[in-house]
Amino acid sequence: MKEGPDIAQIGALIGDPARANMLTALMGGKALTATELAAAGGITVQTASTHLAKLEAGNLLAQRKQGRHRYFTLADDSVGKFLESIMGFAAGRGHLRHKPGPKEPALRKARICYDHLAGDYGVRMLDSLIARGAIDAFGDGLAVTESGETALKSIGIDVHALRSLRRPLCRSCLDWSERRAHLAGSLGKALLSNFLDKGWARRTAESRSVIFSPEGERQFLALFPAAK
Amino acid sequence: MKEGPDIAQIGALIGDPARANMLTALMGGKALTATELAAAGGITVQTASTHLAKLEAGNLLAQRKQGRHRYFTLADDSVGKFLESIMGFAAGRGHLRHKPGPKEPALRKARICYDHLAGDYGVRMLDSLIARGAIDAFGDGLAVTESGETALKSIGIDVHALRSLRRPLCRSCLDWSERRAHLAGSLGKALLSNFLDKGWARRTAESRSVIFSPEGERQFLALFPAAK
DNA sequence: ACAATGCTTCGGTTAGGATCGAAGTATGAA
DNA sequence: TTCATACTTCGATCCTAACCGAAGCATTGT
Repeated sequence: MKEGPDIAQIGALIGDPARANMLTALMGGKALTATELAAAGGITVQTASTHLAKLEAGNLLAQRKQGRHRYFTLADDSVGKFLESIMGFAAGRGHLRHKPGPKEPALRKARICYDHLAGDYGVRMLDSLIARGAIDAFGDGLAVTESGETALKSIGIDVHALRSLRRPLCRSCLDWSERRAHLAGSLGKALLSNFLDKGWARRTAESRSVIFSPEGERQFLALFPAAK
Repeated sequence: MKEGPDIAQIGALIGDPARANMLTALMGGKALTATELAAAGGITVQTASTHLAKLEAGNLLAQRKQGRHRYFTLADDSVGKFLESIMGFAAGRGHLRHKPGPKEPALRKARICYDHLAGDYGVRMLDSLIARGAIDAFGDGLAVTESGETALKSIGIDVHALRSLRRPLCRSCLDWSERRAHLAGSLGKALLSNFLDKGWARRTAESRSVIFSPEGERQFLALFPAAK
């Protein structure tokens, strides 16, 4: 007893439905205002304000004042990764929502995991990159190979520039729907941005799901053929 | 909002201090009775009983009746791995216990993580096995090499027999104190048992920490030299 | 200066659930 | 059978924390 870190504190933070919904909303990667988060949690702004203060005190959230707005985001990508892993665990234990809504399939296919692509397509992308030798996987780490760097350059991603950032280039993130790893880190983020910029896909307003255009989907699947 | 698995449920399960303490106690790997768990949680047996029922309903615990005792364990090793990862996250966010007791250093050095070795020594062991080529690491997976199988045989571990179990042979588990991976899975379990059987180390009654004998420590360090 | 918007703080209510005493059930021992 | 132990269920209490209305700041716009 009374050993190690206090897991009850974060458990309690995540254990409240309103807070859990707000955190889930922030997994979409966009910075949201207190009012928007109140709506996401299904509560009034006053209540949301106290919740947000608690989450911030627990180092799960960061806020940025901008004019009279206050934008909240997850404190960093490790929070997103952590939440995703809880979702995976919860799904494996049968802790699902009462009714899997119509959006559920779309979420499983492709969604945003804080700032990178997750779901079936996210997993497929990483598998494909590894299969063609663009990414080397060893241990829990991932690394871009020389040939991978060239290949990524051709689709408009400057790996060299990404390397200079403080944030890790490649990181694996466990996918709750697929139960496999997908690509996080600054490269994961850059790839998603790339697809969005090209118009291959767009993020939806209310949900974390990512919608591919027919042409974008064709290009994506061609670029990342199924591994094996 | 209302997307994906329900993280609030498990958050709430772990968020209660009494339940968190009981779960932490079960990370020691031993099956404990309701009475013992009540003591670990600092509550009466009646209260513990209701908590245990909830944890079991949430698929976090499994119980086994034996005479008039009821032994509880974590539902499976993935629960242990999950709890360990929460501890790592909590530690990284500064959610520590009020006062790091005197047992803390011992815990960081070597402790039991459900059924395998964790802490500094656990991480060192895996690093060393990888460095000498006994274990291959790729992706998030680990695999024993042929030479590794032979080497393990020489210290009394039958990898072939372990393979036939349903449980994965090697698995990496993120260590909360070291923030690096250590070895879980049936091989991790077998290695720990091996050390205990040989008398190199012993588990303590009340804590998760593992105490090495002077001679056992010497042997262990020689067998797993620091990598790099 | 004044109004409007976004958010926080205060105060008081309410509900959920953690808690324990007491009683009830099951298993084993004498 | 009778008693003891291990645990669960019931009932009642109590306390925390979630919640919202109202008021208070802060920032922007007119």
